[in-house]
Amino acid sequence: MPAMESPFIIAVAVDLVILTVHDGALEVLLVTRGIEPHRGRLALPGGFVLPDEDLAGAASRELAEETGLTGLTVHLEQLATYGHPGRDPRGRVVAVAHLALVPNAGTPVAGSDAADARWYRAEPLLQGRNRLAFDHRRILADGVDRARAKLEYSPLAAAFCPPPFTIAELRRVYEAVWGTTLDPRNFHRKVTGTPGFVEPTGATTNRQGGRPAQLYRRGSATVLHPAMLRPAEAAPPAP
Amino acid sequence: MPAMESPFIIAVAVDLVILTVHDGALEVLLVTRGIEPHRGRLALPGGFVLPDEDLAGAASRELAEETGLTGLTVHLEQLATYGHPGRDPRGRVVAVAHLALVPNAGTPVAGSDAADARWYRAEPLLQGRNRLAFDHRRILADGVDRARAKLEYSPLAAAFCPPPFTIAELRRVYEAVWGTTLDPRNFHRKVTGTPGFVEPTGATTNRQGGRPAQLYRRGSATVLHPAMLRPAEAAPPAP
DNA sequence: TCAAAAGTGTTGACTCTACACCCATGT
DNA sequence: ACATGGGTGTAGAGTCAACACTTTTGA
Repeated sequence: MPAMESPFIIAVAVDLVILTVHDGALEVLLVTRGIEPHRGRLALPGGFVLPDEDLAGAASRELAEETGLTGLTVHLEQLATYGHPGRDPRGRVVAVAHLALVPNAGTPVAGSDAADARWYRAEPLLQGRNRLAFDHRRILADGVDRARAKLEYSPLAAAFCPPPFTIAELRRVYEAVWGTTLDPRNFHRKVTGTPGFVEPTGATTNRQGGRPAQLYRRGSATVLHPAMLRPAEAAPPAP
Repeated sequence: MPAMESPFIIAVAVDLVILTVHDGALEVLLVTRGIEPHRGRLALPGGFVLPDEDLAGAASRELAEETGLTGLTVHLEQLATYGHPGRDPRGRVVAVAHLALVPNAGTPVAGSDAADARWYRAEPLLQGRNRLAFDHRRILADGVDRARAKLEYSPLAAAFCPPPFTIAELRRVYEAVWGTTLDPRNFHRKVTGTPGFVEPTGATTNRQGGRPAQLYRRGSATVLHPAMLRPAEAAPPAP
C-alpha cells in the first residue's frame, strides 16, 4: 500500500454453502430469514466475523451452530468473497463464502440455533425462479460448481459418506453431484486402483441387498492421480 | 444471519499477485514499503477498497495504477481472502487477494504511482528467507500455486504472451512456470490439437532464428479438453 | 553447406469404456 | 432356485511420451 488511502470501513460476514447428498440428489442447508431485509426468503446460513476470530474459525463456528458438526468428518474450505456495494441494503457488507461438504447421516436435520434451517435440493434452486436472499443464488451456484469440479481431482466425495462406506455408496455420491450414471464395475476399479483414495477397513460386510460389500474409509491422498473423469457432455449437433 | 450479532467493523483491502514470465522465469511485481509497518520490506501492491467500488473494480484499478495495463490483455481473478486477526499490526484488516497474469512486453517496468515497484523472480522469494511484509509470502505462494495449476486445464498461459505469439513462445511460458522442459514436437501437436486453445492469425512469419513460425492468438475456449498435463514429479526413492 | 528452429510420422506403453462373466448373500 | 447387488477379466479404441525425420530459413 504505497500511496495509502484512508481505509474505508466495511462489515465482514461469513456465509456457508453446506452441501450433502440425500436420496440421490445434492442438497443445501438454507435458513428462512426471520428479519428484514429479505424477510421470509431463503438464505445461506452465515454471520459476522467476531473480533478475535479468523475467517476459517468463523466459518467452522457457524457450521457447528447450524449442523452440530465439528471439524473431523466435514470438509470446509474457502469459496470466494463477494463485495458488490449494493449486495446488502443495510450497508457495505463483504461476505467471505465458504463451502462445506457434510455426510447426510451425521446431520440430524439441524441442531441449529436458527428457527428454520432445512435441507433443499440444489438443482431446482439453481434452475428455478425461487429467489434467494441477497446474492446467495450466485454464491450457491459457485459452490455447486466448485464441488462438482473438485470431485474430479480430489477425494472429497468421501466427505459426503459417513465414514465406513462402500464403493457403491461413493458412486452414488458422484452420480448425484454430477447428475450422471456411472458404470459400477469401472467405477469400482478406478477408485480402488487410485492410490490413497480409499483404504479397506478389513471389516467387510454391510447389507443393502445382494452380496456384502467391502467397507472403506478415506485414504490419505489429497489429489487424485489419475483423476476421476466426468463423462464429456454431448456436443451440440453440427448445423 | 438468523441470530444477528452486531457487525464487527473491519477494513477491507485488495492485494495483487501480478505475475509475468521474463527470461525463462516467473516474476512477480513487488513494491518496497516506504512507511511503517514493515518499512523497507517487499510487499504485494494493494490498497483499500473505495466506498462505491466492488472488489474486482478495486483490483483492476490497483493493477492499472501499478502497471498501466487495463483489462484487455490481462487476466485478473480473485485468489483468496486472508483475515487472520494479527496479520496487520495497525488493526483488523481483511485482504482480498487477486491474481493477475500479464504479458511481459506490455509492462514498461512500472508506470506506477509507487516510488519503488519492480519485478522479482518468484522462486527465490518462495524458497529463501527474504521476508515479505505481512503474510504476503503465503499469498504469493498461493498465487503461484494457482497459476501453475490453471495452466493445466485453462488456456491462461496465453495471457503471458503479447498477442500474436508462436507455439514455441507459449511453450517457454509453460516451462518457466512449471520449471520443467517439454518436448517441442509433442507440445506443438497438443496445443494445436486442442480445440479453442489457439487460433492461427494467418500471418505467418516471425524471426527467432531457423524456420519461420506460424503466429497465433488466443482461442475462445475457457477450459482445455484434453488438459495439458504437467510431468509427474519423480517419486522419492524407497528407504 | 551447415546450424537452428518449426513441424510431421510412427511406434510401443498405457488408459479408458463397454460388456461378458463370476461371487455371495436374502428370500 | 433366483433375484440382487458386489466385484473381476478382457478386448477394442483412444491417448501419450519418445524420437527419427522432413521443412524452411539465415549465415
